[in-house]
Amino acid sequence: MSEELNFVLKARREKLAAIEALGVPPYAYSFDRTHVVAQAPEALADAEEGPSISVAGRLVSWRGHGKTAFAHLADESGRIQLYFRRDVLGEDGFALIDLLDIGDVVGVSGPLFRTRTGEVTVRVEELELLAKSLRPLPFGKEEVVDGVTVRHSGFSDPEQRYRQRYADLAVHPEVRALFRARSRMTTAIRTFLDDRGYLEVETPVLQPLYGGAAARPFVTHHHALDMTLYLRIADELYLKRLVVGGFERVYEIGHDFRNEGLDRTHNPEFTMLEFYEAYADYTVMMDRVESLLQAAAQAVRDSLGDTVEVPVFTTPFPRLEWQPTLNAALGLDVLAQDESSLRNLARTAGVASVEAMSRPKLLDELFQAHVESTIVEPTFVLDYPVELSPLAKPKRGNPALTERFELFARGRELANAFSELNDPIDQRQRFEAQARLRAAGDEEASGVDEDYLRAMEYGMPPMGGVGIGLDRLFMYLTDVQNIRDVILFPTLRPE
RNA sequence: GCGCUCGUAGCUCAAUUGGCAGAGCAAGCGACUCUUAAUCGCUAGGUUGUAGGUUCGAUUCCUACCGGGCGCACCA
Repeated sequence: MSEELNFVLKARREKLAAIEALGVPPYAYSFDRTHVVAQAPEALADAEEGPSISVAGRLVSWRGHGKTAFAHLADESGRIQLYFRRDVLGEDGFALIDLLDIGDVVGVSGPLFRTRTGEVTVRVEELELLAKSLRPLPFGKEEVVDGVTVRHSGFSDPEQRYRQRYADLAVHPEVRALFRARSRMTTAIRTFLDDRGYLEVETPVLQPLYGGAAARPFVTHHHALDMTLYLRIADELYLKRLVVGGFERVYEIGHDFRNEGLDRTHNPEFTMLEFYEAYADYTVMMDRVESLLQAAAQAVRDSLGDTVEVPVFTTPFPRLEWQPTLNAALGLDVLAQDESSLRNLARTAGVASVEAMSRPKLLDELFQAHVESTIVEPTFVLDYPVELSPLAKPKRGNPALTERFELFARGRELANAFSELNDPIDQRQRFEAQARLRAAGDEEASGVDEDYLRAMEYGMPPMGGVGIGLDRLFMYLTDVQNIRDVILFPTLRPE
């Protein structure tokens, strides 16, 4: 597959040389468009022959007929047919036609008309080459059968589609539509929060200590400071510092990084939304989550039309309490069990490698096995054990639990939230418990963040906080099974 | 990290038990002034992922490695 010898690439370079020999620059600086192609039918309206328009885009199909040729030109808005005639373009103009390829970016000008079959078409009077394509894009051929576009051959190798997302996007309008919908979802979430007085902020990606979640971090090094820095695994602790500083409602949308395995629901970097609201507790945040998800779903629905069935969120979501639900599933009092009993229960539930697990981990595994995996409709799970939630406030009336909820749907977590712990004495004890787990070998447990404790000691307002993984939310809304299909450039091994 | 599986032309795919590596599209040349998976004729296009091994002979069987997919583990 030596590219020097590849005859297809060679042919294109020879055409490039021929184009230059004609005195035509193969790579332009700009082109003035009067329309995008989707506006053409409106511009022509019912007329026999419409106004002259200028459009630009990529040639996506070609049908030569000797002294004429038909082609399709695609821009972001859609595609339109072009009609080239030698008697219109002249000998010189038509000479350039022979040197065009599918994939070339061109600008054309000419009047609109309707062909015998009724298709709105540009009769090209002027042609400008904007970028010569030297490498064939893997366009399939399309035909319309009973109004449905059927694509033949094309570009289907998933590896190459991920590696060369630019090519995947270039030949698959539906992939562009999916990522456009994702962007609309993000915009809708920003609007939702902005409308409620939230301030969008940016906090450090490079952190001297990592915290706010349990995960293995990526480790890097700053040369000038000669210090270890970690890529953040969560935004949480910095956002809550900002609430101490007086920003009462803040949010951040950005990438978190977790140095774990890759699979269809995990990419090493992923998009996290976190938002914090002073003077709210977790019951308020449940309302926020319900409304925010409805807004996100509506944005996706509006963007994709009826090509995808976006779930309708019926609120309020059902609530399940962690402890009674798990107790009922097991027929005993979970939190009263000692560690070896929990280990046995986990083993019985089919949980692997239970021997090395800490008590919090065992509790979480049991809940996952018996409850989480069975949840289909969006459901809030409330009031997790304190061991599982080192940053959440104790539950009023039951300090063994915390005021925390997670939202599950189709067996997956969509949101995680709590009434945030704002007692610096309690927080220090929780950090120290984490540090002990860490010393005992739990790589994911956090350490003591003294700066965060200092901030809390100045007085942290009570607040509710929520984290939502936007990749997974979008997967849920569009029923996509692989996270790589919702990330433009997913992490892959090098070629 | 483990298991299964896949890797053949630019793209999508064939190749019987281990027996001459093929097709469609794309490409090149030629014909064609309303085609639309345009059509017709001709031509070219390959280190079968990489490196070894078994064999008279390997796309096919074996080993290792590289990359992907699926599953498991991991991911509070």
